[in-house]
Parts: sequence; structure tokens; C-alpha cells
Amino acid sequence: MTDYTDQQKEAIERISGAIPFRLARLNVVLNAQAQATLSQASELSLSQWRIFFLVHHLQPVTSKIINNLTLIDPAVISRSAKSLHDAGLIALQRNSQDQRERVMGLTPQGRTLMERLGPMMADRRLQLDNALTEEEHRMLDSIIGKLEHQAAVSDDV
Amino acid sequence: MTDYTDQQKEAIERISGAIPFRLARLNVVLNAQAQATLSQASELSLSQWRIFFLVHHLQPVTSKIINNLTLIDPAVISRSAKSLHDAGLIALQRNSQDQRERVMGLTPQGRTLMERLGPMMADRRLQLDNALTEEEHRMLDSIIGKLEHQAAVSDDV
DNA sequence: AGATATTATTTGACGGGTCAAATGTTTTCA
DNA sequence: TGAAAACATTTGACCCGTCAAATAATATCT
Repeated sequence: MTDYTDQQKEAIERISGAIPFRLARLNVVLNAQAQATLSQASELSLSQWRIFFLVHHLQPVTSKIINNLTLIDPAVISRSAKSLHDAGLIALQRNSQDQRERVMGLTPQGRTLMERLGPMMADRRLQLDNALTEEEHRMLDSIIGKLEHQAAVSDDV
Repeated sequence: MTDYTDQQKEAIERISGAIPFRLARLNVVLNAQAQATLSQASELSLSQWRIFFLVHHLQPVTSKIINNLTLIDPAVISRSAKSLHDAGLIALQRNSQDQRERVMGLTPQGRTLMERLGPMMADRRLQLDNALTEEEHRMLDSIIGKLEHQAAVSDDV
């Protein structure tokens, strides 16, 4: 194990207390785990999976709705959708009411894949859920809400 | 505003409850805000800033220590260090005890920049801190710890 | 109606991240 | 000691995300 000077130990305390720092690291770990689970059973990248998952739950759905909900960059959504479409997993069609929109939904192939992948990924989320108590869940919800709000508000200045 | 079907509203409830989903979005918002603050006062990218910040607090410090602490990819650390070095902000030298290691520290120029940037970024973190109560802080700490542990443990399987 | 603004999406160019292999150094242990 | 393993870091190739501009459609306003 690496050992630290006393000064470094103090600094580590301070740094580890910083919210953006801790969240960034948590995200690295969560993404790595999701990727690992995912690659055991498919060829999908993490962001492809995210789009695929969202289309599954929200279909019929547009790029805009997904962007509103997740803040995933429209360019990423567009490219993931294209590759998922090329792989035969999702269907893309223009909305006849508003031809600017592309409406997405799962193909039969997509549904088959989701039947295989969905439970695996749901299981992983369940394990995370189970690591927290009911109270912690409620707290986390409100904490994330507050932080998001604070960050978004100060963005507008 | 986009409006949703009842089915979608239900799905949004379910999706929004998922921890990885919420954390990913929170991270997007926090990173965007950090970037915005940063670009007001410097040319540094967010990951350059992170390395710069860590070197400032932990100096003299090696790439390994930063990687252990943050899980930032060694390749990213190496490249950020190189560019910060090229910009005259950090010094790089080999550890005479162990020539594999590169020891990093701020240059006088780096310290000057930190004096300007540090307070701005600290202020931003303080605003986030202030959005939470003492209790929420303690909770968040333990929640992040548990989630990280859960994710890391199941990785080893 | 018709010009102008706004919206949803796509595309291109570029920078940055990721993963695996390479490099140079130190440890381990037969 | 000296061959093999482990280690810290760097490099290269590739992929993915980001930002700005382009495209195409609809809304707005006079």
C-alpha cells in the first residue's frame, strides 16, 4: 500500500470531503461496474445501453424527451440511436404530426435483447438499492435534488 | 414544455428512482457548472483543473497516489500533467529513491494561478455545501461510502 | 400569407478519454 | 546474483463526447 505523509493525510481528508470529488469517483466506480455487467452479455457500450433502456421504458419516445430527462447530449442520443438502429434493435420513424421529430421504439429483436439484458441490469440496480436503508433512500433523493437545483440555479447567473 | 403520456409519466417515475440514473445526471450538471466557472478565469479543462488542484493539495505527489485516491485513469493523469507542465504550471521530476516515479509540485506560476482560481472554485463548492444541512452531509458521506463499496465489491466477482 | 424566429435533429471537426502494449525501473526469490 | 515478476508511467490507436454549424420543419408575428 501507498503510504502518505501527515500533510497528505490532512489534504486527503479535505479533498475527500468535497462533494464533486466524491461524486466523480462514485460515478467512475458505478460506470465501471455497469460496463462490466453489460459486456458479459452484450456488445453494447454504456451509452448505447442507456439509450436502449430509455427507449424501452418510454417508447414511443423522441430524442428531445430523452434529452430533457437525462441531459444526455443530443448528438450522443442521435449517434446511439443510429447505431442501435443499424444493429436492428430500435425502430426510427418520423412523427407524422411533426416531421422534425424522430419517434423511437424497440424492434422485436430489441425486445428479445432486452429480455436477456434487462434482468441483469435490474439486478445490479437492486443490489445498489439494497445497500441503502429506506431512510437513506429518501435522503439521497432529496440531497440529489438539492444539489442539482443549486448547480443549475447558479448556472443561470 | 414537453408533455408526456400517462405511461411515460409512470416510466419516468421508475427511471428517476434509479440511483445510477440520478447520479449520472447530477454529475452532468455539476461538471457543466464547474466548467463554466473554470472557463471564466482560465484556459484549463476540467480534468486539467482536477489534476492541478490535487497536485496543489498533495504536493509532492506522484501519479500513483492521485490514481489511488481519485481513480482517474493513469493515462489522463500523465497527459494532464504533461500539458500543465508545458504551460509552466507544475514541475515534474523523478524521485531519486525510485526512478520510476515522477514527483509533481506547483511552480511559482502555478501558485499564482491557484491563488486566483482556488477561491473561485472553493466558493462554488461552498455553495453546494450550503445547500445541504449538517445531517444531510453526514448522510451523503455514508451513502456514497456504501454505494462505492457495493459497486467495488461486486466488481471482484 | 410571408418573412423571421424557434425547434428537433443531424453532421463534422476536434479534443479528450480508454484500453492495451511498450518502456524503464525496482522487487522478489530460486 | 540474476532471471522473472511486479510496478509506475508513458505512448499509440481508437472510440466517444462536445460544441458549433447545418438542415429541415414548424411556430410566430405583422
